[in-house]
Amino acid sequence: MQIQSVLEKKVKEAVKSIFGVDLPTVEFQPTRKDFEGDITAVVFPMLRFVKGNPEVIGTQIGEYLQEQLDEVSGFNVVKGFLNIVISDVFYLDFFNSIKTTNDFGCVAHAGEDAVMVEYSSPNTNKPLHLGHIRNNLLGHSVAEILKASGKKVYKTQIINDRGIHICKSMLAWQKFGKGETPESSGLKGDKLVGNYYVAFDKTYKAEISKMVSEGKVKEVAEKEAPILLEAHEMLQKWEAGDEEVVGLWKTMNSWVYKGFDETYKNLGVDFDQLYFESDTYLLGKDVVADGLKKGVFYKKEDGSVWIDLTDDGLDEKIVLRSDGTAVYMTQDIGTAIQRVTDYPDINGMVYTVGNEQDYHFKVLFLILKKLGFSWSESLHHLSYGMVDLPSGKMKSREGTVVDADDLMDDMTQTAATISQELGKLEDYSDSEKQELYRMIGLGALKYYILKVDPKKRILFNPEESVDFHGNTGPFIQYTYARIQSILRRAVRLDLSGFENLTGLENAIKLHAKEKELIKQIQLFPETIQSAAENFSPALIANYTYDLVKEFNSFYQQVSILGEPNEQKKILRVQLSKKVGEIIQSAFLLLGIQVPERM
RNA sequence: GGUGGCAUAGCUCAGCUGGAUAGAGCACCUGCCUUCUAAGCAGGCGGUCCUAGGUUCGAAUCCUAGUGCCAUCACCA
Repeated sequence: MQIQSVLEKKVKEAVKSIFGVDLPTVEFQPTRKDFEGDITAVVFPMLRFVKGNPEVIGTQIGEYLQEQLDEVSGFNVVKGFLNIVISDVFYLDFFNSIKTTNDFGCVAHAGEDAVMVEYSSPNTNKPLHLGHIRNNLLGHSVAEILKASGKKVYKTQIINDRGIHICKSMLAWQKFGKGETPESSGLKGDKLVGNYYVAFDKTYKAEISKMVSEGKVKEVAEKEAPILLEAHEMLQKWEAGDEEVVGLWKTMNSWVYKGFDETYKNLGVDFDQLYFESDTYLLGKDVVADGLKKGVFYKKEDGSVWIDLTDDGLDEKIVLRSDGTAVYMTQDIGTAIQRVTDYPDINGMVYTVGNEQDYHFKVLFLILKKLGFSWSESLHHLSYGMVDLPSGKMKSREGTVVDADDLMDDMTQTAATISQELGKLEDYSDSEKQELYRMIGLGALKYYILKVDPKKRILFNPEESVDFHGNTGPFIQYTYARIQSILRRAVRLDLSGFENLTGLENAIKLHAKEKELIKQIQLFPETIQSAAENFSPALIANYTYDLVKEFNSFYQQVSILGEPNEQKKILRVQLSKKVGEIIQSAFLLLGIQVPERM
């Protein structure tokens, strides 16, 4: 906020000239709604330097400001708060200066450094669920926000395409599948593979209980169940490059990818670069060898390699097994380095991963730092809370997950029901309607998830469907549609000149609602920056909601197209247009589309 | 047990670097569609900001201790 620095300078000047004291800083805050004024300077902190009655001091400063600054049109002092009234001209000038700016609030790509944002990173043995949705929405949105804040961004994911979990699905398919394919069954590929993962687990559990009933200890049975041993065998064959196993692996993964692509497309997320664990799982071993030489790591007697992080308040952590194979940490070290090699302009990475892995990333970043990588300073774990159901945690194997595709369909269906009840779109074609229902349903879902601070846990109750009133996506979309309706009408009324009108007369007296709206508009650029710094789409969501609330209040209290004064009418249309643009940009950052009508 | 996160209205959440009588939405109650889309607006009801200390002119916010919930502490990820 430019005006604040002007005021700060003047307040210091005032204190210097009236009291002969230098103030180090001046504290400002937006004036509370119930007082007159726009910006408030807090007098209390000044008492440390200026002795006296805060009310008197505030008044003296206020008088000085009003006399010296055109922007200050009035003031009042309540207790230790100097409420400053900023002139309408200042707000009009500001609005005029930005009203034709495209992408207002966004910073064009500046600087050399790029950031890589990783999100999604699913396993290929089961379909995506609600937890992945939160992950995807967060990662995608943060990537967009970083872009808008001026960074170059690469979106990526590492696909967990190998390991025992996928062998379980493969084995079950071999045993019970009878050659079923997505084509033969009409099932989405990821769903089909997921079914076999569940089938494996069913058989596995049955074997365990049978063994237990035959007198085995449960823990032993869990390790020795025949089907599990078979899966392990399969994994070994895969690692040895067995043709049949690798062939099946490729086939089944290709089904899954096709299914994922569909889900991603529906969800509206995308990636610039994919990494596959089958390519990266051997990475990192040479780095460990290197670190061993440098003394970052040490070797235990059994040959396993560790790092001692006890001086940093953490524990000892293994980075290589005694048999020389990699653990996850090894891979993650290797993959991080690989990425910087692939994209040399990367200086920073964001990992969108649930908070259950907080410790892992703390360790990973610390290891990379100890290995001496300069970019290790700008690594960030975008840690988010779990999405839980009223019944507790979601478990794929137990079928207690909320499936991503189903959820999106349900939301679209709910949107359709509500829309049809309201019946405003009779002239839309079926496909137009369908598209709109999807837009609204997904808008509701995405907003619902993104408006919550990422680090907080979300309790999702499928019984109580996501709201469409109040602080919701559809409410904001609705406001956007209303604005478009005004703009269409404005064109029809031959007000087309409003786009290019400049140089509003300073004589216009702003309506209180207009002023509030401009103030809210003014906050958009700093909101983007702050959302980027905090990796928080929630800040964008909350800002947009405040803006929209302000707009609706304005819309209801003043007549826009019915305003007799031509200049005021034009200003109001322009304000509406700008608010619409901001809603659209802000929602783009959240990955939510906005409708022309609804 | 060690470590980390969270705790604000009946429910879901805001609350920026400490600042004025702690804000929204949902739900409940009352008004407002002959006027730019009522998925809206205006208003009412509703709070020991988990507890106890401390720092400060001033604490939901910072510090300490405790309580509750969650996660994590594996040659799992």
